Order: sequence, then C-alpha cells, then structure tokens
Amino acid sequence: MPNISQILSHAEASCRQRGTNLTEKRKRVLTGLLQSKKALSAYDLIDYLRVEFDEAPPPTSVYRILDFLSEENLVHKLKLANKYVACSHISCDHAHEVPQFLICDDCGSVAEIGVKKNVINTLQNSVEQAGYLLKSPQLELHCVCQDCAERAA
Amino acid sequence: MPNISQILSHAEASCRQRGTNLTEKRKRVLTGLLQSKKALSAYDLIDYLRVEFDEAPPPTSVYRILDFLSEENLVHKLKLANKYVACSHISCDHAHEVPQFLICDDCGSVAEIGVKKNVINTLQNSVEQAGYLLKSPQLELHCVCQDCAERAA
DNA sequence: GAAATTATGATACGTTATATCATCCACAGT
DNA sequence: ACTGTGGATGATATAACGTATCATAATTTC
Repeated sequence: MPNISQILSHAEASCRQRGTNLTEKRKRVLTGLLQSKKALSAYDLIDYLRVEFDEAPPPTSVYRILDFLSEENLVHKLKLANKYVACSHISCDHAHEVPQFLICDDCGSVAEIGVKKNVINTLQNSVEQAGYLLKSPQLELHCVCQDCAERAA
Repeated sequence: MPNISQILSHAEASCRQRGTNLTEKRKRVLTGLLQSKKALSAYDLIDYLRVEFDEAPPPTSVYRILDFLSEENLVHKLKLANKYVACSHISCDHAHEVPQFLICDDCGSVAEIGVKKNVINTLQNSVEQAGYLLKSPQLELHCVCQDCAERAA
C-alpha cells in the first residue's frame, strides 16, 4: 500500500490530466480521509482541518471540496451514513467495477468490495421490470465489522 | 388492493396479536403514509397531521411513532432518502422476502420489489469474505422512475 | 494588467434527528 | 374509588447534516 504522499501525487497527476486542479485545501481534505482510514462526515473534516491545519472553513467550502473529490473519483459519498470515504482504489490506474460499501454501524469503518457483475445485472433487471432506471448500482450496506461483532459478544 | 380502513383494521389486529397497541395517533401517521402513496419525511408527516387532523406533535413524537411502526413492520425507514414509507405488503398475511426499495431521486416515489434469494445470498457471501456481517439485506437503490425519466427527455 | 474563470469565505438558514425531562392515560391490584 | 405502574405522548432545546446567496481571493489568459 502506497503511503499518503504518494497517493496525493498520484491524485494530483490524475486531476491535472483531467484538466482539474487538486488545490492545497482539496489535498488537505483528501489527506484527512486517507489518514482516518474510515468514513468521516463533513463536520468531522472541519474538526480535522481545525486541529491539524488551524483552518476553519465553512461547511459550504468543505461540501464543495467533497463534491469535487467525488467528481474526480477520489472520494465516495456514502448517503446511507452521511459520510465520505477515500476511494480504496485511488492509486490504481485501471478502471474498476462499481464499488459496493459495507458500513459498520457501530464504529463507522468502511470496507469497499466488488461484487460479481451478474449480481448487479440481476438487480438491474428487477429494477427495470418495476419500471425504474437504476441511477447508480453503488450499494451501501448496513453491516457490523468483525471487531465490533466480537466486542459485542 | 384493499382500501385504507381495511388496511388499518388489519394492522390493528396484527399489533394486538403481537401484544402492542396501534393507538389513534399511530393510526393517523400510518394513514398519512398510506394516503400519500409515497415516502414522506417525519416533517412532511407533521405537516400532514396539522392539515388533516389539526394536531401539532413535536418531532420526538413522530419519530417515536415511526420507530414503532417500523418495529411492527408496517412502515419501512429509507435511510437513503431520510423518508418513511408504508410497507406495500402491509395487508398480506404471508411472510415476505426482504424488501428492496427503488427510490426516485427526482419525485421521491418509491417502488418496493423483491429480488431472488440467490442474489441476496451472493451478496451476503461477498460481505462475509470481507469480514463483515450484513445487518440487514434491505437495499435502497438510487433510481429515476419512468415518469421522471420521460419528463426529463 | 484587465478581464474572465476558478476557488474559497461569510452569513444565514433549512432539514433531519435526538436528548432530556415532564405529563398524561389506561389498566391492574387492592 | 385509590393508587401505582408502564406505556404513550408532549415540551423544549439542541445537535448534525446540508444548502442558498452573495462576497472575495486567487489564478489564468489574452
């Protein structure tokens, strides 16, 4: 696993290639997500920026930055948890299947898994039979991680 | 499709059988969801109660009632949309597969579908391989309904 | 170096949800 | 009837998440 500064360089190059700009502020938000290794809310990130960088950006700015990072596929938005997480494939060069997220309801840890294509296809078929169009096959699943399951036991 | 008062009687009987009590207030919240035929937020329901029944319950009460109705499987909570919807099988007697929800991001309409058991199993296996436990295989999918898709076209 | 574009800040507010403590109500046992 | 008990609801305040609007700063481009 590459270290954070390598990931940042990679992300920066990727943005430049797409004609966008990974600014210092955007880098700091991304760094926060990479360091925490779990999903954070926008307000968690504001706290992080205050503590680590003595910044106090308004929510507006942080949400804008998170939107930007999502657009660049550096970060995923987890609607189910109202949180944001660094893409686990952030430093890969190849394209990926649509990510599926497992969110631990207890501790907030997030695992990103792939599922077989035919599962998604079956799902998509069911959706279309109901007269709907799937906007995004990105699933977010309520889970409990092993650590929390053991702690509870 | 049974009418609303039939559904209410059925729900009331179901609660009684489980040793719980479908009070008038709870009935009115359920009625609101049944009438609207779509997902409503807790605050939508407060508005509904004010308009239809000249009540002004605090959010606390409405959330409590929604929790109760969820426990009784009369209502489903859609975390993805922060809304609540009457269970479409509310008046059936038989057990059901775990519901899957299609949420129109434009108009908020919700379809409830079943998916084949093996799809869920496959998913569950992937989750377990990642060291997580699936708390609920209830999926909520971001969709666009046919009406909205046509309107946009 | 002025104009245009991009990025960020300030302020205020809207929406969703919960914490805490108080009150009401129905019903059981005496 | 009296009372205690548990279930149900209300009142109040506030937390957490998110957005609208307008202003300002920084960067690029000509």
